[in-house]
Amino acid sequence: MTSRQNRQRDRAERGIPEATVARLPVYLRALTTLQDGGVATVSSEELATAAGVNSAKLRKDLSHLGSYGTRGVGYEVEYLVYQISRELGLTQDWVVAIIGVGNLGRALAGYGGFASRGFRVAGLLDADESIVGEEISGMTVEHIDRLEDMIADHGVSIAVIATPAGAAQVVCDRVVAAGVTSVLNFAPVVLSVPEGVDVRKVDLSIELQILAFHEQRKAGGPGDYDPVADDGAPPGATQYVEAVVEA
Amino acid sequence: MTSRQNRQRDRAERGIPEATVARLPVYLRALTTLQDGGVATVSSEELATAAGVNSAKLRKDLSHLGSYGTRGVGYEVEYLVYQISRELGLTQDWVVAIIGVGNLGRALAGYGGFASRGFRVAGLLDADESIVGEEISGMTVEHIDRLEDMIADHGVSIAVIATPAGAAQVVCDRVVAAGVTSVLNFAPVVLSVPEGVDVRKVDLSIELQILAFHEQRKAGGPGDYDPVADDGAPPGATQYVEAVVEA
DNA sequence: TTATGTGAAAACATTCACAGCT
DNA sequence: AGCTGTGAATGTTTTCACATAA
Repeated sequence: MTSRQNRQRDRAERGIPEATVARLPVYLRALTTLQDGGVATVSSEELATAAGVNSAKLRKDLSHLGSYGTRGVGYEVEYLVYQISRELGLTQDWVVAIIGVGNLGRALAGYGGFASRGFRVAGLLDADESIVGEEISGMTVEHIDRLEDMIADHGVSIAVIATPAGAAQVVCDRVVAAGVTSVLNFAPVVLSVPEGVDVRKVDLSIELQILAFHEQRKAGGPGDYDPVADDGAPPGATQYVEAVVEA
Repeated sequence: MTSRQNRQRDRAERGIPEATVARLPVYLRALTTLQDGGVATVSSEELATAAGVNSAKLRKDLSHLGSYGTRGVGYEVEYLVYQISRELGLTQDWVVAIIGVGNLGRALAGYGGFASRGFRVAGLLDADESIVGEEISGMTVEHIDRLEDMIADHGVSIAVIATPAGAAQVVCDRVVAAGVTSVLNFAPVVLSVPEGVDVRKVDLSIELQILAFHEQRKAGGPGDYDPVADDGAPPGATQYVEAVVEA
């Protein structure tokens, strides 16, 4: 089965697993790298290795998009790049606003990954008057008062929040009220948003804590070199810091 | 059952689910916020709301650490903060090295979240001679040649890689060879590491692409305004951008 | 009475292993 | 002969619903 014509509807029938969606960008990056290297065709085994997954998972993931490979051969790189881009919505441009121009906001403004894959930064906004007007990566920082205007004028559909923790929810409420339904949050707070709004979170501190957990487990195993041999300190002995983390 | 004495071994018997580990830092943050607000006791319902999960999940997660609540009452905030901190390995200090002092590296160096929760930055390293010696957030940037020395001298156990994509694997190989077994990678590449080394990845571009996917689905529903209405373009018709994303 | 802790059920995700197509 | 695509099996995570304890 699976005639050429109804590939698109066969699978992808409203509903690619979330775990798969999260891996598609990784596949896409591996594919574009191969493409830059002049590779025209790739097997699931090769692509899986490049993407850091196993081949069964890769094939299952791709099968949710449709039947884009050739048995006995593999996948045509260019075709697959196009199909994944399309599935992810990267064949159209998305307009992004960056709110909060501290260290992180500046880093984001200069990040090459925005421009290069269909994400256009409409502008940078900050509440701090002393920063407003400053030129960063070819953009002039605007006052946060301009937020709603900018969203409307430029058709912003993704808001990147890089403010301090205390300002994040207020900013989030404003962008949502202005019609934005996708938010990428770098502030270390749990944002609450109405139904239908997507929030994704990038949190350095959380990643470090997860690493620490595993690191501790390794060190705790029997027989380890343990340079600064610290025992299981008694409760209360360690002055564990309570300060709330801020962006 | 579950006498006071063997709480620790009862559950947590080698093996907290990974999904739970990933949420513990979120609970911890919610708890410290409550603590700062003077709250002494919290119910699973309240804490779950603050952490952005449902209460059943929260209770199941906490049950993997032990039985730290009181039926009919809730959890003692301070006690739970300590237990989670301990489980995550935050009652000891972890030494971090940041490699790559571009925009992102600078942002990371100035990030409050490091110092405030048991993560100490041993130093900043970069290959660019013109940056070496520069003072950033109270630290002097050192040359990448010093990498192995720094890891040995300061007992670095977590490496934060914030280099361009092209340098990331080489840097990773070096830190692993020097004995580091936990890596936080900001470069947009899949790092390959030997068994026993943990890598976590933070990738802005991937997060944006996941948001774009969902945004597209929303817009794609029947009856929508669809600003740049793009049909199912034939393969090859669209000049989709191929540029590799870089940090 | 109230809210935790947890078996059991359901949903979701990964891996296996091979039929089927090129 | 080789590699995809996929049912079936296995493993993990979430949710349900209630016995249990304060």
